[in-house]
Amino acid sequence: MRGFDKNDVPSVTVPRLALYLRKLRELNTRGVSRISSKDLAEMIDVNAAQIRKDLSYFGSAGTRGVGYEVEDLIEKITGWLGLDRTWNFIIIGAGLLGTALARYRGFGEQRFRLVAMFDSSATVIGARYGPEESDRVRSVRELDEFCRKESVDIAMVTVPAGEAESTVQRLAEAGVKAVLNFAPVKVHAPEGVLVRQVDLSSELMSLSFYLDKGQDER
Amino acid sequence: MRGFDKNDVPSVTVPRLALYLRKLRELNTRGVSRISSKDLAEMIDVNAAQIRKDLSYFGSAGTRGVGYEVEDLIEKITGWLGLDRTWNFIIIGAGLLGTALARYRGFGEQRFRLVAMFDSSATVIGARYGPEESDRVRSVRELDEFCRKESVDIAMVTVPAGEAESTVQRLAEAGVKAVLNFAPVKVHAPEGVLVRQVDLSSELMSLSFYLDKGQDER
DNA sequence: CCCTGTGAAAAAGTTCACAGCA
DNA sequence: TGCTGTGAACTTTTTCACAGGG
Repeated sequence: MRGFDKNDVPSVTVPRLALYLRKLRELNTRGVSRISSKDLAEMIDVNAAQIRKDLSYFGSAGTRGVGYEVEDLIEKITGWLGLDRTWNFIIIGAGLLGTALARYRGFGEQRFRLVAMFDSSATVIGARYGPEESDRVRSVRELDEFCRKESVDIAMVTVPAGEAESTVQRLAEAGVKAVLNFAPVKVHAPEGVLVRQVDLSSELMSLSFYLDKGQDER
Repeated sequence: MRGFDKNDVPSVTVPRLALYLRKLRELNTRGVSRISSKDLAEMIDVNAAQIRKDLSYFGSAGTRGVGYEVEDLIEKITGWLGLDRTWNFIIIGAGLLGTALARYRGFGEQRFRLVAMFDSSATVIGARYGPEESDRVRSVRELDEFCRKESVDIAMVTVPAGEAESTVQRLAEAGVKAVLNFAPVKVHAPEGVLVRQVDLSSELMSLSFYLDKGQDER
């Protein structure tokens, strides 16, 4: 029993909680122990009522007349987002992007742990991607077996566009419940699998639209 | 004079146009010359009325009773998004992610052209990042001068979190009008500069929320 | 008096449903 | 008849504004 129902939380609130959490952690390391919604709002360029409303979906988190205790709020949001445990992830596709992600320090801090990396190409299978001797790229053929043995929560997909759909299908069959897709195609999410898109070319096209718009207005 | 005003286009429509464009290009290479909003909608998992409404902000694009001509619509959306020209971009931060982006083939197809790469660390300045002999990482000290000589439209920022804010500030002073920020901090957008966030850890935290939610429901 | 928590209003975005043209 | 283009209804999200506790 908790004071809230996750289904009542608007989908737009979730990424904002991540944003608040990051700023709160920064404030905490800077020694700030208390903050008002107004001050936090100014720092991250959102509306103060937005912050208060977002937090209110989870129940009361602050003190009237005072504000929010930074450490306490960090702990609360961490719990709400399910970040008080470790999530295991794998990377499918050991190209440049996949390798860059594999070496990215910073997932660890957030308790996201890379447990394996897969590729279909013989030229990269066996290649070392991390500090441990055992951090070697595996064949995608081992995917099913690996997922059956080890608990895999999330998969990052960095395969070429043409292989993304079948890769996600395969991951779904192996029981992976969440996918972060970096391939420049919108993949169909299989039943019960959460798919999020990280879409570079789409971002660039948006920038292009607004840049072009700016030129019109001159 | 054009049949529409870009300010009337909802901000959510723009990334969807990019999505439509991608699927239309795929259909085109597959030889499909005509498509209805209904069929396109099914393929990319959105509502058909959504597509028609999105397109309607730019005026009429199809034929009643028939549908949309694929090639014609590709050309139209390309123009609306400002993709009928080449956009020059630079990358600031020659770490793993920056280098992966620099080598990514696929920007060229979209007429985005990498014209320089910068870093502040002596250990990477001068390193080759592309096929040309002249594709070498420059010192950030050269940034201003470079931007004055060459036209730079977009900057991708792949520096550490702590340097992102000052980097964007510096880019703004150098006259860069659009920034794609990969650093895990929300940077304040200087007046007249368009900043878009590509935020991995935020995406992961969102996945965490929904994964955790799924567990509750069992 | 200050700042949270929250109903209520406003704005933005999505979907429906149908008129109207090919 | 078939499918677009679009007002209108509906849903979601944001912002306002203020009651109420510290």
